Amino acid sequence: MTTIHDVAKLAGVSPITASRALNKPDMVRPSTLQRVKEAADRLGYQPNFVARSLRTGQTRIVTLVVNQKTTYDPLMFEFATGVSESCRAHGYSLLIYPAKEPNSALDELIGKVDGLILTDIADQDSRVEDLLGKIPIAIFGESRHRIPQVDIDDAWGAMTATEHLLGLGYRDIVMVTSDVKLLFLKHRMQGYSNSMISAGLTPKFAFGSLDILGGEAAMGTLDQLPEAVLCVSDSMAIGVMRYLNLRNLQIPVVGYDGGYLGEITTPTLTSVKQPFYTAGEQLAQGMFQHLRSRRSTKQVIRPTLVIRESTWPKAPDTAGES
Amino acid sequence: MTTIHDVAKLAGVSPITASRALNKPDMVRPSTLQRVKEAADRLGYQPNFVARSLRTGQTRIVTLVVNQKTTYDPLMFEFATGVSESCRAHGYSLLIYPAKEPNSALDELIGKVDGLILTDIADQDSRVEDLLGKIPIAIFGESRHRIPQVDIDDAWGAMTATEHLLGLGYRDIVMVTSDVKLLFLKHRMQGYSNSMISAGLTPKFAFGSLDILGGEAAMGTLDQLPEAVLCVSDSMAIGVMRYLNLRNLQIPVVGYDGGYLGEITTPTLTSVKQPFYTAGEQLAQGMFQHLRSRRSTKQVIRPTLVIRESTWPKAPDTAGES
DNA sequence: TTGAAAGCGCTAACAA
DNA sequence: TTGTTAGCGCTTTCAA
Repeated sequence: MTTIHDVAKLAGVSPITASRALNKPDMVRPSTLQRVKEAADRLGYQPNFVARSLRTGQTRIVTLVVNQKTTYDPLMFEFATGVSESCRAHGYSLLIYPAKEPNSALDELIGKVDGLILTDIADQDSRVEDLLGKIPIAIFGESRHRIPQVDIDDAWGAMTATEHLLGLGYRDIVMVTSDVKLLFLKHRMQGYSNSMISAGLTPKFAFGSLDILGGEAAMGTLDQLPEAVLCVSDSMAIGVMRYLNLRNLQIPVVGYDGGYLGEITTPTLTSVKQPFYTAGEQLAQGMFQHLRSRRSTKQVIRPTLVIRESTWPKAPDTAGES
Repeated sequence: MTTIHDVAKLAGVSPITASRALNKPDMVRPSTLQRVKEAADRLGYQPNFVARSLRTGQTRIVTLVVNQKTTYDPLMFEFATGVSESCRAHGYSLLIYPAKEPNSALDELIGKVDGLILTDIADQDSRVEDLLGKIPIAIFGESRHRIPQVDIDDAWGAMTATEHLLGLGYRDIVMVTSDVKLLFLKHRMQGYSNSMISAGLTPKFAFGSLDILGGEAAMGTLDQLPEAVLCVSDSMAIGVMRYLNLRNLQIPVVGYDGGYLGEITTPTLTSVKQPFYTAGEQLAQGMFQHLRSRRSTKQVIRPTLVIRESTWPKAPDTAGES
């Protein structure tokens, strides 16, 4: 293994000059710079990151903390890929840390990596307070603390979806949701409510677990079939579609997530597409900015509605039904 | 930040004794051991991994090299989770490295991490030869080299699936596959062929790209509808089902992967379940064993057939049709 | 069983 | 602009 000493010797300079040439080129005379670079090239010199880390106190590694349960989730993977790409672009490595419990202690990572990116932020998330000041953190979600954060405007996404259905002529729209205490669910429910109330209508909810079965079950709790259904996730929407299919019913359904789940259903699913890749990319960038300059940016990204086959205009002849 | 010096001072010993107490307890007198442990506890001492790495030359990090294109694939994520869990259990960290090109140079990782886990092993994979001897590697796939490797028995999986259909009474079974040069496809095709030939039947193939559209297209290339279809992936199977749905046809379909894609189709998809989590876990374990003892194990894991709604016994009244 | 000295490879701080 | 000195925190010598 070649060290910076070998490079320095070959270039005829001291190790520190070689180090400077490689890391801070403008602190060194051009001719020296070139000799060092040539020497490094010739020897195939690769700096030892561990030694550098020990000296500088920076590992150039950031850690993405993921709830182990959502680890299989392709959406989370899309987010992780965005983070990963951004890391590469900034010369950082990404360590994936699957946390067993959502609020598990992350102390063991302190001092081992330069920063943490937290996901699955709950309404009351003790991790943020616990880690504040101990290690730089950035969160995918919202926090009142001055830390880098990227959030997706869930209220806006739900509003867009609701207004899409309203625009198609439907009035009796039910939201299929879950009573799990998750911030983004709350926001989606609020967005839907706001749009309904603005249109002079009453919001109505059907509850089930946050998965396919939950969507199916939620439909079973309704006294009568609504004109259209808006779901808080694609998986619930698939449950709703199954419920409708089994009974040979046809009403418009809108999902939420916009992943490829909605592409393989029949009919394909109109859905609110979450910009997870972008979110990951932006959040990592926020983290790097924070590491450099201590500044913390707060960003909100808006989802987009992907219109596919599961929504269509209300037929005029049935307009007076409700 | 507390160092081993602080611990040593509090325990009234030298730093090196403290180090020994924490790392090689049996080299130290029990009473000393206890004092050091107490001191470490009281101070909340966390060893500095970077310093340790610099000294020992080991980073306790292994890197999973993933083809960037398959990064979104939930199956790959399942594999990664298995690797990740195994790492945690052995006190290692996992670095995810998404490689741009499948055969991209991985030299930059040499010296930075203790070992590489390679996936997406192609028929001719130059990476293995390139890295051999430079850094410990373990592969998900098959290699004639003496390196830790875990493979999934794809031939066996396809045989099981074929025999399932044969056992249900079908004889005219077509395999929907792709002509991409991938080892696992070859093996699945061989497994199917073997079973068909053993049963005195002729294997028949329909080709398309390795995705939903490809499955649909492959069906279009057939002169006549077979009695049953076996696919080399769930996504192709979904394409096949769409083809059948659009034409109101009903024949049994078997997929391959066994992920949750098959759970959301109607009917749910009988499929060969790939043990990706286990494979990841085992492969990481093989890597650690190799790092400790230089021994390399070679493992083959068998998939299991998950029988769901898309396959059913052949109706006796149509037995003579073909 | 314990400790002293040394050094892993690199780069701040200071000095020239 | 360049070099000297020193030390990041830990653990492997070697000696006691």
